Amino acid sequence: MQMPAQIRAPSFVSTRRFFQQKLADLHKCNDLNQLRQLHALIYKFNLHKDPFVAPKLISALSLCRQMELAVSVFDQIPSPNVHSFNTLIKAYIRNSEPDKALELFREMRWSGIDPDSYTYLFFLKASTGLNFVKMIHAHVEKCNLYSDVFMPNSLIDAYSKCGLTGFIEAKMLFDVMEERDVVTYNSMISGLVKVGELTEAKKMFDEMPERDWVSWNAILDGYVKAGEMSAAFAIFEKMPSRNVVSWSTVISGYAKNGDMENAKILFDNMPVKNLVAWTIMISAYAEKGLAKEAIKLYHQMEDAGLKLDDGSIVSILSASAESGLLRLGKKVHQSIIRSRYKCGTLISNALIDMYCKSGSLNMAWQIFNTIERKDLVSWNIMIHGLAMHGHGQKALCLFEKMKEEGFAPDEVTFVGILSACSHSGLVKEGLHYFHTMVTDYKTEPQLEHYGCMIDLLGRGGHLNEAFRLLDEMPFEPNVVIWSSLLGACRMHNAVELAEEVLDQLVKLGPGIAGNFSMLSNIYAAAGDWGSVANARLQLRKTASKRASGASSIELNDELHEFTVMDKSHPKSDRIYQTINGLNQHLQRFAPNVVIAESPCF
DNA sequence: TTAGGGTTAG
Repeated sequence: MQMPAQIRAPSFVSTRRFFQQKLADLHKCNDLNQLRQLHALIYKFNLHKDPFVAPKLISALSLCRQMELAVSVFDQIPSPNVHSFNTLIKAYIRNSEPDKALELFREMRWSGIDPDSYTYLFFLKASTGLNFVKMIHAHVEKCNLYSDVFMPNSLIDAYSKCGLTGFIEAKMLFDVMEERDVVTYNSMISGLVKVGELTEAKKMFDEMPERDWVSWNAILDGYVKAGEMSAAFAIFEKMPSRNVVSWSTVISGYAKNGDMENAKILFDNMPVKNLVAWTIMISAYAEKGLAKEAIKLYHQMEDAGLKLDDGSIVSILSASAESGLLRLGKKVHQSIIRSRYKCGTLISNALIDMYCKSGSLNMAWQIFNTIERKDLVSWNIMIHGLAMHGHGQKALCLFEKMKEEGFAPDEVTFVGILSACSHSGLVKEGLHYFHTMVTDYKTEPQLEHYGCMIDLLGRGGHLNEAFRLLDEMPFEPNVVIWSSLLGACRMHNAVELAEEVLDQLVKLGPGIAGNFSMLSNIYAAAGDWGSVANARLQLRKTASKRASGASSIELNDELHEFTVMDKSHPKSDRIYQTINGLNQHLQRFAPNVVIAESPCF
């Protein structure tokens, strides 16, 4: 049936008006379904080549993580200008692909287009290293791109994220600025907070001419980061008004200080909860190994209709990895698959790390093999994962493959390689790699590398060489290194050396229950029962004074936790029986390996 | 009368 003309006309006008309105706000559109409709209309009216519409469309597509479509829109712009290039550069940076942004930057230069202040502002937002910021700063100076306060503000922010040396540069810029605004002061306050200069930050906060929410939140964060929760809460109460960031800052402060009760009370009472707020709470529960609470909150977040983003995924996954909460990690992974969220390298790396640390090496390996663009971090995580689970040879193979694919190892890679050798008893190989890291890769060994080598030599029974390296290294040995030596003494029944090592450990701080337990076993193996009794007495004193480290494993939705001297688990007798059985079995086939200390108590 | 920008919490 045909509609009367007078009815059809207003409908057409309102559709056009609606479309025009949508085009004006196109770059802010983050709803994929709505964007799909607009995308179709834009192509229908051939507007995708319009120099004003195309960048907006690219921006919206990048917000909805449709980078392939964004690139295809860019490719159809007849002769892209600096603004079009900037929009795609920003899109890449927003989607955690700074390498592609740099490639595009080079392409822009080859096309004869000069970057403008916007180009550098986008790169400053993504930059992490001091040298990179200095390079941009030099370009900005050379081309005199200081048209307004945005550029120096951006430089101050980027510099102050590069540690103390960077902050000194930021301060120099601040001092010579003729015109400062509230953002300049805010950037300086957050910079001071980052380098731990809370007193100076507070001074600047008190001196600044005007304050908005950001200033209050930045100084609030300063007190939270310093662990001064009562001062932080006093500021929180004193603020003229609070937004979701203020609430989240205080909540994360309580959570980090172990006060989950107050964190939860505030979380329940905050007027508006956004993705970050939920992420803070879920990650905090996960970090503390409180699986049930973390998962319950995760479901509530999903029910509230919130969708994960890169930040929340990485945060929850790394918290799950820390405590080995496989079930929560898997839930996040399933959500990613279900929502067809495009997994970048960052997320894939976080997933691999979570699966490695939760013991699902196969899943980690599967994801590792499907990453489109592996970076050094991906290789490092996988090498560490293999090393951690005793697959020393496989870790070394992967290291060789990584080099074949053109990646240069860094100091983190070598920690993985050396620990792979030490966990698999590959003494010769370990010595070889320790040597080549200096000669071939010009990487100066750090305390961690010496630690791996001392552990490797000690486990392998080369106790004298281990002690020699300990004397020669240019660092003071820490608790980890002394503890690994104590373990080596235990393995090779070196009673006198063990006593020396324990003396050093006691000097370093409050006794660690595990070490006395190990010493008592060394005495027991040597048949010195008087000393066994003494060591056990020390152990009881230590264990009652101080919470010792715990191991945990999640089985059938339940978290089981174990500490030294712990017999609280309902199946404790069976567990220790199994450990003893395994140790006896191992002593026949591999006399140098001990799974865990047998219970003496 | 049409574009893109800087600061705070995960």
